[in-house]
Amino acid sequence: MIDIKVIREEPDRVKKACADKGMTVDIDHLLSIDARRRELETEFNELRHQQRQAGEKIAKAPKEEKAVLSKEMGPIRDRIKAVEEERASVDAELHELMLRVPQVPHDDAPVGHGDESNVELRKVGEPRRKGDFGFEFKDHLALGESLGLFDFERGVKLAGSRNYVLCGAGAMLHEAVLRLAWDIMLRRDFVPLTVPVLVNERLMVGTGFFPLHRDEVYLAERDNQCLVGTAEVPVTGLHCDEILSEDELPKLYVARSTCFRREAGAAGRDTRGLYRVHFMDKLEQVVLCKADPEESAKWHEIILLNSEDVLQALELPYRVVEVCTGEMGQGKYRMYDIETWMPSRESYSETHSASSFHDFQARRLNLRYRTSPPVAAAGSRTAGKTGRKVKSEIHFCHTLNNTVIASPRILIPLVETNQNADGSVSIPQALRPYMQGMERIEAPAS
RNA sequence: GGAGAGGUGGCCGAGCGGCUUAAGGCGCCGGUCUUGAAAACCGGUGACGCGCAAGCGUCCGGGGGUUCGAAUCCCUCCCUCUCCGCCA
Repeated sequence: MIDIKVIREEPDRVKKACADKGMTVDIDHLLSIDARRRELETEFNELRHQQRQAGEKIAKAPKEEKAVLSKEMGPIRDRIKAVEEERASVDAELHELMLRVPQVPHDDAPVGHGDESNVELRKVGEPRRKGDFGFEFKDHLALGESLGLFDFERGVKLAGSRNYVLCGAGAMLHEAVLRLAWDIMLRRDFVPLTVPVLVNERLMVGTGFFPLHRDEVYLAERDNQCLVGTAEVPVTGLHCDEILSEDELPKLYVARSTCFRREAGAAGRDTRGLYRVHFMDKLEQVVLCKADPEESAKWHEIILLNSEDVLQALELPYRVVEVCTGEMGQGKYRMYDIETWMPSRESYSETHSASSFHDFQARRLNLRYRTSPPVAAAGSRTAGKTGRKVKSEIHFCHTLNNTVIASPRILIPLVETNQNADGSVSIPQALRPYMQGMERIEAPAS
């Protein structure tokens, strides 16, 4: 949600944002609904005022007059009812439209509608192509087969396509990357959380996934709840409907969750392997900070670097791209992806996504903070007397998030990059403590 | 799952159809007094909407109803607590 005042005052800017993000919202219609809503609001206020004054009069009037006066209020009552009804429907329509209006992106965000418009910011590490290995390259499916790391057939038997079972060293590796990432984030003073993964629909609207991406989410309709596709949902929503105090910001959180994705729009795409699956485990970092563009930009950089540190610890080559307006999604102000080199795909492929929303999510979640009034100069006893009254203000927070690690997708580059001529897979140093000291994964003796 | 009790401002808590523009207390802020502080006393202290403003209105868990008028009565949903049952 954006501030409706921005739409009233700068409709063209909002229309441009719609065009740049490839979205269609009838801004002019929205504005006419908004105007009607304000008319009704004013009429309602006046009518209620009359009614309350009349009520006071009736209460004080002698008994015999009460009936007469009461009767006179009939038409007012009826009119209020009519206005209330129209207001309710106008409110609902306006709200529906507002939920579809995009955040206006940062001026420097690249404008465009496809991956090719994304801008590469930096590359770290040396990518290895299939031919660079000096022996016959195996993709993660082949390695998984020979080393017994993954069981796709049984995954499908249990739960249909895009499901899998991680086995033995495969399951250990999955757990190891998550635990390594967890420890890295704890060292950066992010507060660890465990959160519900089956949440109220309200949170999906609040974080911006609904109504536009409802298809991509598993619904538990009997209970009006949904399975989250990321811990971003419960963590960003943690303080919804609260007014935090400025001095407790920023809130830095990290949470692991299983993430459920229907992949409705991706039928037939990436159907083999661990790349696009219906469930995964992901460690997500979330920042709630004050509504200062410089402050949130700073945190955006920090959460990006946190994730790069994890990839560097894993010794995986990656690049960072700034995502263009057409790819960034409705609520985002600015977005960076980290793409990790995947030898079998012969490309950098998305493994992380760092987003800044400004107050888009906070408005929907009713997530606010109160500014702390400036402290009076030390020793000035009369400061309160002479100084004018400084009022604290209430603002919507800025929210940001980034993947710390998502597995099993990250296992693709991990096993492919570290394979050896003998078919074994070496385990990067940083993971060994989480792998019972194991240095390499070898085919089970059978 | 069964039975009962509740959900009121930052917190506690009164109110159970119209002097409530929500009592009272705690907390917080400002002031008086004081070298400073504490105590005491005085004053202030919510959110949201409309309006240039004065101001007006909305909000007593959510929604609906009764009424000239609802925190207060009725219906319904949600949540919390207590006891019982079940259970990792």
